[in-house]
Amino acid sequence: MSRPIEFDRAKALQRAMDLFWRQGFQATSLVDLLAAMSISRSSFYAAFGDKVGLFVECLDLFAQRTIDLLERTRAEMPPVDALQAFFERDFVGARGTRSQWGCMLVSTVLEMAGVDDDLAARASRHLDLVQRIFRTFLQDAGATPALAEDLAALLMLVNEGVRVSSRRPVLVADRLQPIAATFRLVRNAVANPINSELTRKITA
Amino acid sequence: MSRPIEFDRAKALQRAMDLFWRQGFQATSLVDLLAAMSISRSSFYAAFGDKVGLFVECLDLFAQRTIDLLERTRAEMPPVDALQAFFERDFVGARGTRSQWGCMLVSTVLEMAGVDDDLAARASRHLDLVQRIFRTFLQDAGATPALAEDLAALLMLVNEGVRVSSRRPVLVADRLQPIAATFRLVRNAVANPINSELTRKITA
DNA sequence: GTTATTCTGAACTGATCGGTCCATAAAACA
DNA sequence: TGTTTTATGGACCGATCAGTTCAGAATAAC
Repeated sequence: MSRPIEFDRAKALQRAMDLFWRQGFQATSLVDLLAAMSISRSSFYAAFGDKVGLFVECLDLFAQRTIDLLERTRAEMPPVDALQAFFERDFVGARGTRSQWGCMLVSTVLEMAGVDDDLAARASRHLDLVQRIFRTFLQDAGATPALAEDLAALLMLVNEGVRVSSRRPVLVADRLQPIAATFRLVRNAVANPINSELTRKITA
Repeated sequence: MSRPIEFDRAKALQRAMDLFWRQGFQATSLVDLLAAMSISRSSFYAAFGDKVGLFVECLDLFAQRTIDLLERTRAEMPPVDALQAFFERDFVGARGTRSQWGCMLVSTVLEMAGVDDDLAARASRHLDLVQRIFRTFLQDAGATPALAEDLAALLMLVNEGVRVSSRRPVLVADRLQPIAATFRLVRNAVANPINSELTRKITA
C-alpha cells in the first residue's frame, strides 16, 4: 500500500507552512504535520531534518511569499494603493480562510520571544525586510527618503496591530475604518509633505 | 523539612502570572510554575484546579492590573497624556524587565487563536474593555462620543502593534517616534475636530 | 527481470507532559 | 495534650512528545 514516487517536497512544505501559520510552532505536533503533508515519519526526517528545521523553512517561505505578494500587488496598482490592499487583506475573505490567519512572522515573534529567541529573531529580521519594502513603495510614491523611513516605521506598527486584530472576533468594519484613516493620513503626508499634520510632527 | 504555614495565594498567583506573561501558556510547564510559585504539586491542584484554571485567573488578573494602571495614570495627568504614557510604557525600562514583556492579552490572542478559542476569546474580551477605557479617556479630553469611538479603535490597533514590537529587538527610538506622531494626531483631532485630517476622514 | 532507489508502516526510545493519590509532618486550635 | 487543618514530597498514571531504526514494498532505471 505504499508508492515510492518521489513526493512533492514543495507541496509538502506549503502544507506544513499553512499548519504552522494557523496554529503556531508549539501547538503543531509532528503527527499533525505528517497528516497534513501526507508523508511518512521516515520520509519527513530524511527530507527536513527535524521540526525546527522545517519550521525555519516555512518561516522563510512565508516571508518570501509575503514579499512576492507585495510586489505583485505593486505591479497592479499605485504604490500606496498596493500598501493599503496589503493591510486590508486580512479582512476581506470569509472567516476561516487563510486570509484570516494574520501574519506568521508577527505570530512567531510573539510566540517564540523568550522561548526560542533564535526563531523570534529570525521572524523579526523578516519583518525588517517587509518594512524596507514599505519604505521603497513610499519613496516610489514621491516621499523623501526621510519621510518614507518614518512612514514605513509607522506602517509597520500598524501592520503588527492589524495582524493581531485580524485574529480577534471583531467586526470587520471596526478594523477597516482605522486602516482607511491611517492611509488617508499617509496619502496626505506624501502629497503635501509641508502641510500634513503627520509630517510636521514625525520629522521634527 | 516542610512547614504547613498557609501560603500566600495572591503572591503565588502573581508569580504564575509573570511566568505566563513572559513565556505564554504552552511554553510554561507545571514544573516551571511550581518552582516560580514555590508551592508543591499537591497544593497547586488543591488551590487552583488545573493549569487552564490558573491561566484564566492570571489572565483576569493581568487585565485588572492593566485597567488599574490606566486609571492610576489617569489620576496623575491629563487623559491623553495618560494614554500616551501607557503606550510608551513598554519602551522605557531596561531590557528584560517586566515592562518589556508586551501585553499578556495580546500575546494570548495570538497564541491561542485556533488552538484554544475560549482562551483567545477571553483575552479578546479583556481587550475590548481596555478599548472602552481608551474611549472614556478621549471623551474626558473633550472628544465627542463618535470621535472618541473612532479614535479608540485606532488606538487599540496601534496598541496591538506596540505590544508586538516591544518584544522585538529593535531600537527604542524607532518605536517611540511613530507613537509620538500618532498621539500628536490624536491631540490635534481632539482639539480641532473640524480641521484635523484624522477626524475629517475617520468620521466620514 | 534484475537492481537501484525511494518511500512506507510500525515498532520503539527516552523524555516530558498534565494530573492523581497518599502517607506524613508541621502548624493552629482546643 | 490531642485533634484538625494545611501543606508536603514523591511515587505513580496514561498520554503525548520528538526522534530513531529497520525490514519490506513499490517504482524507476537498466
